[in-house]
Amino acid sequence: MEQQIKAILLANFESTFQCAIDEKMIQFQLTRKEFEGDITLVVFPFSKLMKSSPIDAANKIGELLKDKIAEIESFNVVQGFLNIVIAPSYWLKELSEINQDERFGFETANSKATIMVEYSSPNTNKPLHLGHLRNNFLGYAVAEIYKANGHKVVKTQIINDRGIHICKSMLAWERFSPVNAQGERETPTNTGLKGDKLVGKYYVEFDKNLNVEAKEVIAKWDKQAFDGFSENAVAEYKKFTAAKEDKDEKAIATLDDKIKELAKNETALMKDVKQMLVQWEARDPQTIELWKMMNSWVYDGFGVTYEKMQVDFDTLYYESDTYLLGKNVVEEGLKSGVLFKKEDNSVWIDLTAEGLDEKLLLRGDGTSVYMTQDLGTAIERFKEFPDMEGMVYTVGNEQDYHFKVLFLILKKMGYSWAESCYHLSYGMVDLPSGKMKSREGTVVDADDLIDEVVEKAKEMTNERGHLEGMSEAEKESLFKLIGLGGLKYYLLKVDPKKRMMFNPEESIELTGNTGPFIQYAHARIHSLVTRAESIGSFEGANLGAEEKEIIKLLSQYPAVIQEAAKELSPALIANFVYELVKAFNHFYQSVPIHIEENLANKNLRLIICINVGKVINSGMSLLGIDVPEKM
RNA sequence: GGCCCCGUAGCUCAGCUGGAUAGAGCAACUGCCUUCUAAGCAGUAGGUCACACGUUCGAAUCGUGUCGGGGUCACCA
Repeated sequence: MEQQIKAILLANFESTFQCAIDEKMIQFQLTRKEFEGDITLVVFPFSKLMKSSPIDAANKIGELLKDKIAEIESFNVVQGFLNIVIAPSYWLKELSEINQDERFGFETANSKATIMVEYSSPNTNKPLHLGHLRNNFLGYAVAEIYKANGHKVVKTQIINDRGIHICKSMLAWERFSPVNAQGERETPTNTGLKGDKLVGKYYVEFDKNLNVEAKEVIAKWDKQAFDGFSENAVAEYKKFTAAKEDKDEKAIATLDDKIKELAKNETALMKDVKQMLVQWEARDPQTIELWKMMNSWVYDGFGVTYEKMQVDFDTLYYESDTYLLGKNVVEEGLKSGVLFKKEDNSVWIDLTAEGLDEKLLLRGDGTSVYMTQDLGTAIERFKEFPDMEGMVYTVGNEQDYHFKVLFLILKKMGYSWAESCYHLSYGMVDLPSGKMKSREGTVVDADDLIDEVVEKAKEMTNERGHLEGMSEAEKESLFKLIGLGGLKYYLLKVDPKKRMMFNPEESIELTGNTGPFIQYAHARIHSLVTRAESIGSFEGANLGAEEKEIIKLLSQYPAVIQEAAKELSPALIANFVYELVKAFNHFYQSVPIHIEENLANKNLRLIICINVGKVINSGMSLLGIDVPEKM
């Protein structure tokens, strides 16, 4: 309808009012509830042009539109706002179109280019936590939203499975794991621990021991015992110690931290880990075997968590395969002159013209950095999927700068697709107690949280649910659906870009703006609709204010899906579904449905129910949330 | 310090391509289940949209500055 009005205005304005208008001047909004009308045209921009008062201009434009568009029943003018009343027949037609469209709001599947969505991308020595939940739910939802917009989607993650930090847990396990009666060190099998948790435990163990050793090193240094330490470290230590003179407490603490870092690097443990990394890079069979074994434990553990989270991936990348990629890209860049070399042979790109700084792409010794690998991986992926049009990286906003630089480099190197690479940058999840910090043990574990939320859903559902006739298995899956749905909704309803507060109590609430609130509405609708024996035509039905309100909302759904893809924001879907449910609950409470005597009216209401249910189901599925038929 | 993000009700968040009297939920208080699922609905109360200036017929929304919070500025990933 808005498109139609716009077209009419553009086509007729000049001939009618003798002045030209710009498309941007045509602004619509939904008519506010207190006025009569459906859509409102803002006439201030025109009144100036037409050299008449806003009210006068609005009346003239209103006449023009009413004359040209049959569905416009009437209009009224309040200040500079032209409120347009659209005929009931238009809304009823709108509803029957929605009703006939099984995939209402969705573009034809696979009608658009492939988009790759990367999310999760965990580090293999830390179990997944609350931050990963936001990441995974966001990434999964954005992938679904792209699909709804007609794109083919490849969901992927890159697993950070190599580097010194991985060797830490390997070494710690070899060195510190107790040995049982059978002569075995701890394994997921003999301890019953989830693999990722076991490996995570040894990563922590490494850190503990490293700290102990580092303290010993510092104690030696403080006694001026410098034998066996690298000259560099000793010199730095002396420099930092000297710098502590006359400094305030804070500055001293900073210096002490630096000394600690130095000392860590001088411990035997650190040297052994570095040695292990060298062995890994040399493909030493024993090291590789250990690495593979421990990684497989982690993947098993992660697999369980992903299953619980109900997220999945179409393809996986491992850093151990990709970390050497990008070096040849650097070569090309050097040839084309985009990159340059410094005296020490290191390779850089100069981004100062873009307001950024110089960025290193290859170390002097020829080894690559993170950026090198990311460049290589991106290019590789576009080769692998030739019909791919863009990529979305779901990564926390602390890496905003990194991605800005990455996309810029790709662009400078002439990859046109760099324009359609996006960083789905999301804010940190805070706890009421403040930031999550692994060192302070305030990290919320993903498995524990999901279990907790499902347990709570079970309690609440047993208390107030409608579970008659459900088997135990059906009940269990309902508890999961409600618990997980609540958690996902809680994390997705907030604008991804923003840092958010995670309140454990609120996350399992079921009243107000929550997942279960929406799920409940769906269950109600289902029971209502299944009760109807047959639903016929609503020809001749009376369109009341409640009915119209809902049809209007429903008709916005396609635009919301498009907007959500454009903004990379599942929150838009969540908020839309919430608005729809609120409007529906009002409708449900104020209008009789089965008791309605007029058959056409009853049918109209039932068909509205069916389509609200359909859109709830559809919208929630875009968020990765299931809705129940009973609860 | 440079750059980036954020600041809306007691709390958690919408609204931000400028538009009418700034909206929800939670928490508090009042009502509504012998008609369809009360995990619901209706209502009361709660605001200097951090602050200042500017642009505009019109600013929570755009610009500049100030204050406050966070992030980032590694030959780490």
